[in-house]
Amino acid sequence: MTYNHKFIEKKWQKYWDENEIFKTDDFIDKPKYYILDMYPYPSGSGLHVGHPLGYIATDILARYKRHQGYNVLHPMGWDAFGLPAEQYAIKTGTHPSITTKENISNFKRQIKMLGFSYDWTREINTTDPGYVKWTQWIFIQLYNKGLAYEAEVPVNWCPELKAVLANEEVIDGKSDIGGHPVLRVPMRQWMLRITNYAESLLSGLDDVDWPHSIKELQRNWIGRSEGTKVLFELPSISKHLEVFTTRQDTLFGATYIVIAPEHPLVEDLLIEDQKTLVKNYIEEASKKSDLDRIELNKEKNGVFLGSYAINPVNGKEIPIWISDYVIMGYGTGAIMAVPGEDERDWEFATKYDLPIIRTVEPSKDFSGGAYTGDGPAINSEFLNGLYIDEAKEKMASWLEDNKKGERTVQYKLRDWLFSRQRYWGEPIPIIHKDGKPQVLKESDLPLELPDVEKYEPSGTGESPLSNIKNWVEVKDDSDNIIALRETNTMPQWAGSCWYYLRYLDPSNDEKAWDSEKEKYWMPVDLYIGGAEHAVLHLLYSRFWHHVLFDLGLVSTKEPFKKLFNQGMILGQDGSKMSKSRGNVINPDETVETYGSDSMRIYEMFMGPLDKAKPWSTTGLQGCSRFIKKLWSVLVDDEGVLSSNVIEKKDDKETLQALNMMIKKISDNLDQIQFNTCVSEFMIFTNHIQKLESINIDTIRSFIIIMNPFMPHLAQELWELIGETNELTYQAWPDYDKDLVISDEIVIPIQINGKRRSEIHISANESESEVIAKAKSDDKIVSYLKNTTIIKEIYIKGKILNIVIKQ
RNA sequence: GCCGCGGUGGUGGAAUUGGUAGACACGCUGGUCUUAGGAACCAGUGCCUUAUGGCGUGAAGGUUCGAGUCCUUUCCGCGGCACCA
Repeated sequence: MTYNHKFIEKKWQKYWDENEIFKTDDFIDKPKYYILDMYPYPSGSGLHVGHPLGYIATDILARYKRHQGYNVLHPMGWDAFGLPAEQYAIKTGTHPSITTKENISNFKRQIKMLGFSYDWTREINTTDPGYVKWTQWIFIQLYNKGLAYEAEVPVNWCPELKAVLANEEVIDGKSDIGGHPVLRVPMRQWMLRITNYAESLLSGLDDVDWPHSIKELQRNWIGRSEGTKVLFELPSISKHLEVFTTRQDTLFGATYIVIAPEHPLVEDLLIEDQKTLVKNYIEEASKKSDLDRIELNKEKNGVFLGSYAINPVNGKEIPIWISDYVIMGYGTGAIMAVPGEDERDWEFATKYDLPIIRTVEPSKDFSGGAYTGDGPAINSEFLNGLYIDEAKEKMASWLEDNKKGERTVQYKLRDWLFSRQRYWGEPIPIIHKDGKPQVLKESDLPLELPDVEKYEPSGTGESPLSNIKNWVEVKDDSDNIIALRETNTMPQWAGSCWYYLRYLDPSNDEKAWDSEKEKYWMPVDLYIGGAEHAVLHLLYSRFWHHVLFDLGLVSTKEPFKKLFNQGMILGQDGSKMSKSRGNVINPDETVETYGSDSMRIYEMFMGPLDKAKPWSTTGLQGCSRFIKKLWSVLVDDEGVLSSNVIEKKDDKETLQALNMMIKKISDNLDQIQFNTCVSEFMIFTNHIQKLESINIDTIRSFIIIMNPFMPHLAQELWELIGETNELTYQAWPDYDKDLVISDEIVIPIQINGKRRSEIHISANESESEVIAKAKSDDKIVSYLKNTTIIKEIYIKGKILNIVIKQ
C-alpha cells in the first residue's frame, strides 16, 4: 500500500485537535521554552509557500524541545488591523471586521493543514475588544509616563492613500505600500518619545543573541554619534547659535555657517537686501517632496542670509547661509562648514566661492578636495601637530573651559509618529476637553470603534471617525462640558508591540497579563520571522518592552533573547514570488498533491533557513519520493508493519548509522540547520533499505527523531509499531558516544600536501602503525623513491601528510 | 558614498570550523521491468585527458606540512542606510 498522505494527515490533525495534545500549562515543573513566530497579517489572498517557512522551522524546534522535556509555549495569532481590509471596505462597503474574520479563517485553515503544534487555546486577535482594551491601556501607561504627546509636525502625507505615513513607511520618497508620492505637510499628530530610549535600545542590543546584521541595522537606525555643541555668537542680533559637530578639531577651518531653511533664527538673521532671494528659496524648499529632495541631491543650493557669526576659537566673522542640505530634524539644524575636511561643505564652498582652510595635513599622495583622513592638525594654533582623536579631545576641553560649547551625544532616531488618519485601527483613548487632552479611565476601556457608513478618509487628513458626531462628542454629566474624542487611530504596529505578552494570559479581563505567568515564561527564548521587520516591529516592540520594564510590569529588559530571520522562498524563476510575475506557488495545491510532510521537509531541505532560495517542484517531488520510500521500507503491501521490522540485535554498522544520525540531527537542530537533518534521514533510510531485517527499537528511535519534521508520518508509524504512549512527549534518544565512530577509518595519505593514496586503519591504531602502513602502500612507495622524508604529520583519525625533498 | 552579508558542479546545496572539496537531492546518461507512457529499482555523473595523469571553491598574491575555510588586494551579486554635520 502506498503512503496515503491525505488520509493519514487528516487523521492525526484531528487527533491532535480533539485531544488538545499541544495545550500548554503554566507553571509546570519542567524547564520552560517560549518559541514564537511573527504572527501574520491575514490578507485576502491567503498564504503562498514562502509564508510558512518560518512556521515550519519553529514547529520542528517546538516539537524537538518537547521531546527534550521542556514545557513549550508555542502560540499563534493574528495581526488583524491594517490598511488592506480598510481599502477593501472603501471599495466594497464590507465592514473590515467581516473581511478580517474571513481572512483569518482561511489563514487558519491553511496553517492547520501543515500540522503545526500550536496551542490554539491561546490564539489572539489584535482587533478583539478584549485585546484592544489592553493595547489602549499600555498607551495610557506611556501617556502617563510622559512618553506620548501631541505635536504639529511635518508629516509624510500621501495624497493617494489619504494617509500620513511613518518615516519607516516611506521608501525613496514613495509610500512603502503602493509606491505613491509622499509630501511633507504639517499636521497635528500623536508622537511617542522613543528618543528617550535611544541609549537604552542601543545598549540592550549587547545582551541579545540576534543576527549580527539586524543588530547593525538597529544601531545604524538609532545612529548614535558623539561630538560637541559649539556656540557661535551672533553680534547682529545679540544671540547665540548652537551648532552640533563631530569634528570640533576642525573649528579653525570653519569658514561659514549653514542653517536649515526651517531654522527659527532665519527670520532674525535675514537682512533686507537678501529678503526676496531667501523667501523664494524657503518656499521652494518647503514645497519639495521627499522625492524631489533626493533627486536634487546631486546639486547643493543655498542662499546667503546677510548676517555673520563669530567663530569662537579665533573671533573671525563668518557668513551665515541657508541650505536644505542641512536638515532641521537632526542636531541643532545648523552646521559649521569646514570645506577642507568635509565633502559636502567643499562642494558648497566651491560653488559659492567661499573660503577653504585646511586644518588637517593631507597625506602626500592626496590630490582631491576635502580631506577626510587622519593627519596632523595645521592652521589650528594650539591644536597644530595633533592627530584627529587628540585634537578632538583638546578642542572639546577648550570649548568647555571657555564656556563656548560642550560635549554631547546625538541620535538619528526620531520620535515615533503614532497616529493614523484611518478607521481600522485601535482608537487612541484620549478625549480633548477645553482643548486639553485627557486619557480615558481604565474602566472606560476598551474604547471600541463605532460603525460608520463611509470608510473613506475625509481627505483633509482627518480620519473617518471625525464624521461620527455622536461618537466624537462626549458629555461629562458632572459639568455638562462637551469633550471631543481623539479621532486618530493607532498604527498597525501597536498591536504587535506586545502580542507576545498576551499569549501568556490571553483571556485575562482584569489585567493585560498575570505577573506570575510573565515571570515564568519570559523572555521569548527564540523568535523567528522575516528580516523585513528589522527596524520596524523589532525596534518598536523593544521600546514598549523597555518602558514596561521601567514601570515594573515585566521582569526582563529585553523581550526576545534569540532572534532568527528566515530567508525568502523565491519563485522557480529565481525572482521574488508575486502575483504579477505569475510565479506564486500555492500551498493548498502542494499539500493536496504531495502532503504537508513532503512540503515541510522540502522547505527545510532547500537550503539554510536564513538564505533566499528558489522553489523547485522537482525538488519537492524528490522529498515526496523519499517519504514514499521510507514508508515502503517499513510498511508492507497490506498496510501493516513490515515483517522485516523485528526484535533482534542490529549489526554494528546499522547501530553506528543510527547513532551517527541521532548525533548529527541533535547538533544540527541546536544550530537551526535543518537542511542537513533531512539529508541524514535520507542517508539512514538508504541504509536500512538495503537490510533484510531491522530492530524495532532502532525504528522506535528513528520515529521519535523524525517526528519534528514529519509528524503525520511519524505518528502513523508509531501506531503501526504498536506504541500507545503519546509520541509528542517521548524522550529524545541519546546517542552512544562509542557508536558514532566507525571501527574502520579511511586515512588519506598526502605527499607534500597532495592526496596520493589512502589506507584503511582501525580506530585505535597508533601513529607509528599508521605511518608504517602508509609507507608500505604501493603508490606511496613509488612516490617516496629516491627522496628524503623531511617531516611526517599525522592528525589522529583524519589525515597523514608526508613532506619530502627530491 | 557608507554599513552588513555572500560568491563552491548543469541546479539547490554539503564540508566535523585549518585536515579526502562536491554529502544529500534535483537534472542528465545508460540499464531492468512495462504493449507504451509514467512510476519503481540498479549503475554512472566536477572539468580536461585514452587507463595513467593534470586542473579545480569569483580573480591575483600571501601565511601554512596542508587553505573553500586565515591575511592582503581586487572584481561581481544581494540587503540596508543615505546630505545625520
